[in-house]
Amino acid sequence: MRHRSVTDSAPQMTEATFQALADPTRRAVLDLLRRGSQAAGQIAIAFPVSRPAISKHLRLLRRAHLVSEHREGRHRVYELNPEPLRAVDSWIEQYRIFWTNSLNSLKAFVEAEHARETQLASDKASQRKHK
Amino acid sequence: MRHRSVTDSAPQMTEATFQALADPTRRAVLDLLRRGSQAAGQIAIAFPVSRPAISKHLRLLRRAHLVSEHREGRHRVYELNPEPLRAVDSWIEQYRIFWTNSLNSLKAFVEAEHARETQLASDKASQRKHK
DNA sequence: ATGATGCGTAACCGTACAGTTACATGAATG
DNA sequence: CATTCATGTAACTGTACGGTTACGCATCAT
Repeated sequence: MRHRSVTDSAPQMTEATFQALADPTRRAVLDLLRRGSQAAGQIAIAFPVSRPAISKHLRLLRRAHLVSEHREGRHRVYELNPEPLRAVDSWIEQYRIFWTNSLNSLKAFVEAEHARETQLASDKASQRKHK
Repeated sequence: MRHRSVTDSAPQMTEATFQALADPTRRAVLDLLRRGSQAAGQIAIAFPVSRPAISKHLRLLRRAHLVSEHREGRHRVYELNPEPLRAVDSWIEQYRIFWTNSLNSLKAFVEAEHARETQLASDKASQRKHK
């Protein structure tokens, strides 16, 4: 069912991606890198936290393969790698239909469809109402 | 610039959303709820962890407004609320262009465009190459 | 060589999470 | 009313962050 791209080899990778995106500073770093590659120090001065803090964020982003790093003299230039974000995009893709349609109407439909097979106690609970 | 929906009042909300999505179990709960609303116990038996663990996950999902809960007899029925995911979608929207185009070519373009104003040390670093 | 620059890492601290077991509470049921 | 069922919460534990300061180590400049 699931179509898997070449670079998205392991679902474990997706794990690291979502986790890396959990921090607002790291998302901001990615947003910054969208404008172009930057050296670590340059990235750090754009944030109110200390430089080692950014260094650790970059380590996590590296671990998630969301950035790549290459040395240039004594600089470490970081480059955005948007590839892992495809997995996030395809995950959220399955939810996009919920707000592109009339929002709750579709969900109500699916809910009613699966109601008789998955639910078992809720109908009994509704019976007790007209005691 | 940014268009803000009614329910996405604060950018702080987006914070909670991304953080809630960081855990694979919570994402799986949402995936499950996509098939229809479920009681807490029913959700719990679908996972290898204990029921209180799921209860805490549900609390986080509630805090992020990704699910809504209503009592039905002695059951707590949880319902998916995809609304906060719109913020995630619009965030990743800005990255979608990176893989819809010829991947790195666009990024190289943007990088070159902003190079002269944002960069300051890298050109000096490249100058030292042809000493 | 000496020193300044750029950057990562170690050590440390506080907090939040993910999991557990044990307990409390409210609703259905006999 | 006692009991079972459904669920949340408290208490506790281990681990991983996110932040700091101090340090180590290359690399460039003099």
